[in-house]
Amino acid sequence: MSVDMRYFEELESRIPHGKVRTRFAPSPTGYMHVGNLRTALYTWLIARNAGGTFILRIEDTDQTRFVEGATEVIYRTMAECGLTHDEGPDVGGPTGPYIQTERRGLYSKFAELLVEKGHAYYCFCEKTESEEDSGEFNREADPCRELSREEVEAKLAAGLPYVIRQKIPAGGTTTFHDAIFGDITVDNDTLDDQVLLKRDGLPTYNFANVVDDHLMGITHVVRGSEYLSSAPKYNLLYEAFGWEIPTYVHCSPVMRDAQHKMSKRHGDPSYEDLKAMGYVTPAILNYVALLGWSPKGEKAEQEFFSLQELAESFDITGVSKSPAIFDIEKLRYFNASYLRSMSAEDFHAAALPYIREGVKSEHISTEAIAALLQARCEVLTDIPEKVDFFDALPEYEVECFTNKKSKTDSAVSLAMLEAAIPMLEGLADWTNESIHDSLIKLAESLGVKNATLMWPVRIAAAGKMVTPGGAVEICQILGKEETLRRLRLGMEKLRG
RNA sequence: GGCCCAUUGGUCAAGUGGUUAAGACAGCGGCCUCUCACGCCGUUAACAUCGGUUCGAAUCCGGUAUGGGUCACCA
Repeated sequence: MSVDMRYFEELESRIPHGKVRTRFAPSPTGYMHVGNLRTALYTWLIARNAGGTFILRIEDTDQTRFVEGATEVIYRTMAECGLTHDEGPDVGGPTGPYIQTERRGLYSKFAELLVEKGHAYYCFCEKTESEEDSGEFNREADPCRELSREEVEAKLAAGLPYVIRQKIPAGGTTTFHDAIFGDITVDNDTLDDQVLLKRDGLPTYNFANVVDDHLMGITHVVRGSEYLSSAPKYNLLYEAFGWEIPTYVHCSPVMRDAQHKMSKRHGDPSYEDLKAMGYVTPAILNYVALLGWSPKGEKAEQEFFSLQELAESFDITGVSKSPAIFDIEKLRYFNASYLRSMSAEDFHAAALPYIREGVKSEHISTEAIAALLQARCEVLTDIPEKVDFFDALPEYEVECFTNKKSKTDSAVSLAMLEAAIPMLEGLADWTNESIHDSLIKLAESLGVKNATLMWPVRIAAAGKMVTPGGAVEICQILGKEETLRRLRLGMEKLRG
């Protein structure tokens, strides 16, 4: 039970000082929900804003919850989002290893050190399966708290299973400071002697966190506000070790509605789900950043931020205390804006797979279709159903030709097509410009408004009431031959 | 239930004792227009509640209500 101080001194000597160091420490449960992503983002931003170091640590001390491939999801998401880490399991670093199960030997040593210092004790009590939320909480003195050193030695020698518990001081209060919530004070009597080292020899989350955060030199501990109530116990632990207390940054949750957090269980979308739903990474990050944070000062009005701009503008004081409800409508708005602000080339590249879902034919220009789409889709997944008519003329009713605002009905539409077809047949040039000019000219010579001519042409060419782009663009993309074929079909339909 | 936290329009939010209480999304109306969009213009809508402090309170204090978190050998 004696401890070798050199072991601790060696670990202490590896801790970097002087720079901001933050860490994102997910447990590998196989899924990055929006709240997680936001926490990761804020943590990264705090480090980058200060020119500090960002660390990725995997907290896998719960062996019962380990999910195969979960860490890969984390790596992939972080990389896709551009939340690069300076230290982590895959890149190494001075304070590794960065996976908690690979550090397992370490925690028991620190727990024993704490026992030596009188701030923790061995507990041999039976596992209190489910102590029931019996309504009232009373910290009853654990009998093991008072065990003599000899009794403990004897039980250990007998091979009895044990846990190590934190010895919370009786009476008094503990105050901790949070960068977002300010000072919070609680009575020590409301704190329980939490388990630090589990029966399986692995640390609890709370203990591993304190030890690792210290050993990794973490200056800002960013996490969800659900940990707010265990923060006093953290402070007591830091004090018991004689370690410097980091800055706590507790973030309020991202909610699905007023009373529920976003959660996988309720089918709320994860980062990957959002991607699959046609949302684009910069839009997701931008929106998520603003959920719970708002820029101050000159930037107060700005709402579009690149990751780089966020890193420059981010400030903890702009983080909100209250929970924020995730509004997919606003995300759609951001997404639509990002899609529109892309270059034509980038948008085409992003949209191509979705265009191909609706349009198989090789001879149709996906670039031209993308150009029509760019201002007309909010999410990429909108695309296939918008463009499938290019591939094959859908079945449609003659009634489609009737439109009050365009002043068309069956008779008028027939007349329009009868005039348009020969004119288009004679058109040498098949460009937007030539088609447009000649149709406008035709409308003029027929003495009708543009819409009266354009409407039937578009309906016959597309076979649907609502289309991306107008008659001109559609005809151009379809090509002369296919356009004329469709217009003749429309004419026949109108002749009944 | 104890303890902790939160509360500005439907949503995200600015605001830090004196403002006509910003802005954005959504909604609604309009303009533009070869459909739908884009774009542009306009518009509806909020300080949970009660009581203090103050010349003055969205801003400070207290009670109430509502909501959330926590009280695991889960994180």
